[in-house]
Amino acid sequence: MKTLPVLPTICCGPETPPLDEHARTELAARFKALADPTRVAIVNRLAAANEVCVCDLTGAFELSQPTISHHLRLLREAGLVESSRRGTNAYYRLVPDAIAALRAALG
Amino acid sequence: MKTLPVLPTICCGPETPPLDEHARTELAARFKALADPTRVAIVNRLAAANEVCVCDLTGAFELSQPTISHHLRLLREAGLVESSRRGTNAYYRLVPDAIAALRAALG
DNA sequence: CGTCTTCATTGACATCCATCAATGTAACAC
DNA sequence: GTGTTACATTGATGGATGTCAATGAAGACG
Repeated sequence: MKTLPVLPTICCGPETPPLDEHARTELAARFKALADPTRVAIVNRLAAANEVCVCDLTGAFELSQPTISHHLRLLREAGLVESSRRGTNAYYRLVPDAIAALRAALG
Repeated sequence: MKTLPVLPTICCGPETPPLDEHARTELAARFKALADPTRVAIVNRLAAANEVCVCDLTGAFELSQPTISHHLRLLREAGLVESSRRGTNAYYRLVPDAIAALRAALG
């Protein structure tokens, strides 16, 4: 996976062209996935147990089930989590590389 | 500065109370500051040179001067950057601790 | 078959956000 | 003083976002 560093940059001076369009958009999209308190908390839960059933999440937050599902979708589309179904349940887990890539981008 | 870790969590199981309300909100607010391509690029520029004049930024992006000023304000309010004026110019620089705190929250 | 249960999707609504044009402010130059 | 330059702020607008109620889809269990 590409790293897209923010801190160690191409470098310097008023003449430097701004960060590649695609790189900015990519990074911003991933940060946007974490730009909501509920999604931060969901990622937190997923980090605590390496697999969490949606039913546990809907129980843990005072939000409707569709809202939780909506946030999970955003996290999934951002590539930060992945899911699999077993029976009628859906289980979500973090994508460690995606988190690591974000951390790398911050330095 | 408090660290607000996301990955190394309070820990575990469906019984675990969700992340402290204040902690989620705080973290989400900071990630939101990076949830826009222009702001990612601005932070990138600031990381490349440890002080950048606003005039250089307005020149580097194809956006109006008020829009750049708006983004700088958001970054400033999030505590990610700080500014000082010398003469008629304003110079912005990163707040390294704030960036480090975000990185820490990701692991 | 039918009925739950679990999750996803849709539709609607209120709020927030990125953007720009216009205006304001403050410092320099003359 | 006048004028100019560099940023900030305001106001307006189109688009995105978080939320829920209602509905849909797919398994499990009789």
